[in-house]
This record gives sequence, structure tokens and C-alpha cells, in this order.
Amino acid sequence: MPSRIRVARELADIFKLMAHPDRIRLIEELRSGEKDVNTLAELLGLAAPRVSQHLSLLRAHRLVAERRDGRHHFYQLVQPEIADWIVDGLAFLEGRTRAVPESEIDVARRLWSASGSEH
Amino acid sequence: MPSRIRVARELADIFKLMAHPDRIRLIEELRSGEKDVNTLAELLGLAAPRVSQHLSLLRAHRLVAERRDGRHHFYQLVQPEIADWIVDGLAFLEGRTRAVPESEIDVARRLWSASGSEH
DNA sequence: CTGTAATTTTCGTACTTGTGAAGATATAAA
DNA sequence: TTTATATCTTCACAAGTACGAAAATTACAG
Repeated sequence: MPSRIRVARELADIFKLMAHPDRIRLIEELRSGEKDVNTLAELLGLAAPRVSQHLSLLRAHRLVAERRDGRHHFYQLVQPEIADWIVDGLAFLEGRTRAVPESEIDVARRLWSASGSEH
Repeated sequence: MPSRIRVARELADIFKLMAHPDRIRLIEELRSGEKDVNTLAELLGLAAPRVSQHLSLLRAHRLVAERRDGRHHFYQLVQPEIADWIVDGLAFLEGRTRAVPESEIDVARRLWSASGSEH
């Protein structure tokens, strides 16, 4: 089988991982450093089990790594550059739908591009 | 609702569109210019209905545009830069799985990065 | 043991995919 | 015109996959 088919398949798997708003936001939250599950759940306003499921999926594909300290599980990005790559994708949102005005895309870009974690 | 949730949702939709190997390869084939359905089907070794369905999905989200000439339907990328962005994603494949050796990723990168259409 | 943190399992629902057959539409041939 | 052919799209259905919520389970600290 041609290599480009295998590569396209693996690449599609990565895209599949990103194809969920919660996981996108999780990755962007982890940009500024490792965080534990509870913190992430509060930041995103999600139930802990849901965050955990997303993280275990990302972990299974080696996008995040886990570190335990007591009863806290901290997660961090294995390849932090992936957060930048996601932000690059915002370019393809511009002018695509009236549901999301350009201004909101800019807000998200600034928020997610920041190294700090202003909210 | 916070804007970053809406943006993350729209972004996830884009990722969902890329989350299929056929569609990734279609976009990379269109990098070198517009092609008709039959040509694409032959290049990728896919049945015509499948190609047509993928293209109509991409068209519904304004990723490709259609031009008809006689009985030929030609498609082209609306934002050709998206093909580069996809290739950028190859970086996150490196060393991720033994199923796809680095060399194959390089082959795909070279093939897809080329402006021409060598196969 | 008690309480907190996180994960795993389970299950019903909804979406996606792939295939084959049928439906349009345009060109060419008889 | 009528008939055939080429190109592409749409439909219908089975099989697979992802999602979300809730409950059960593991792990650990005090």
C-alpha cells in the first residue's frame, strides 16, 4: 500500500482527535503548562468524568502526558507546538459563517496565543 | 455563551472535515489546481460516488468551489493555504507510531508540498 | 474507615462511512 | 429525433464509530 495512504490515515487520526470543541479547549488550556483534571474541569465548565475521558483519549494517542502527585493527576502537552498549529487553523474560519463574527475569532486567537492564562 | 466556545466549535467542524484520509488526499491533489471528479477518483483509486460525496461535504463548508464545463465538474480549493496547513500537521506524526516510519512521512511531505503533481 | 480525586464501564442515541442502484445532465452517434 | 454513452450526483441501507450521562470502581490521603 502506498505510503501516502498510510500517512493520510494517521493524519486523519490526529484531526479526529482535534474534532471536538472540548478537546480543542483542553489543549489550549494546557498551553500555559500542566494542570490537573479538576482545574481543567472548572476552567471549561465541564464534568470531571468528561474531562477525564477526553484526556485519556489524548493520552492514548500520546498528545498529552500524565504526572501524578498525591491524588492529583497533572496533564501536559507532549508537543506544545500543536497548540500553535490549532490556532493557525483559525485562519480558515474567517468569513465562513455568520454564526461566528470575525471579532470573536480575534478574541480567541489572542486568548489562545498568549503564553499566560488570562481569562 | 463565551466566544471561545463558539470558535472552538467552528474549529472542530473544520477538523472534522479533515478527519478522513480520502478528504485529506483530495485536498492535497487539488493543491496543484482544479481537477474534475473522474480524474480525482482515478488518482486516488476511489469509486466516483465516494469522491462526489466527499467533495459535496467539502463544498457545503466552502472548502472547495465547483465549476461546470459540459459534463465535467471541476473542483478547486477556496483557500489553497489549507493544503500547507495540513502538511504542517505531519510534524505531529513523527515518532508517534511504528505503523508509519519517518521516511514515509518525508515522502508524503515532499509529494504534497510540491507545487507540481508528480506521482 | 471516611472523604476526595479521577478513571473506567456501561448503555442508549446519533452520526459517519461505504456500497450499490437509480437519477440527472450533457455530449455523441445513428 | 431517438438512442446510447460519459460524467457526476443522490438515495437508501447496513455496519461501524463517537458521544454524553450516570453508575461503579480504583486510588489515595488523613
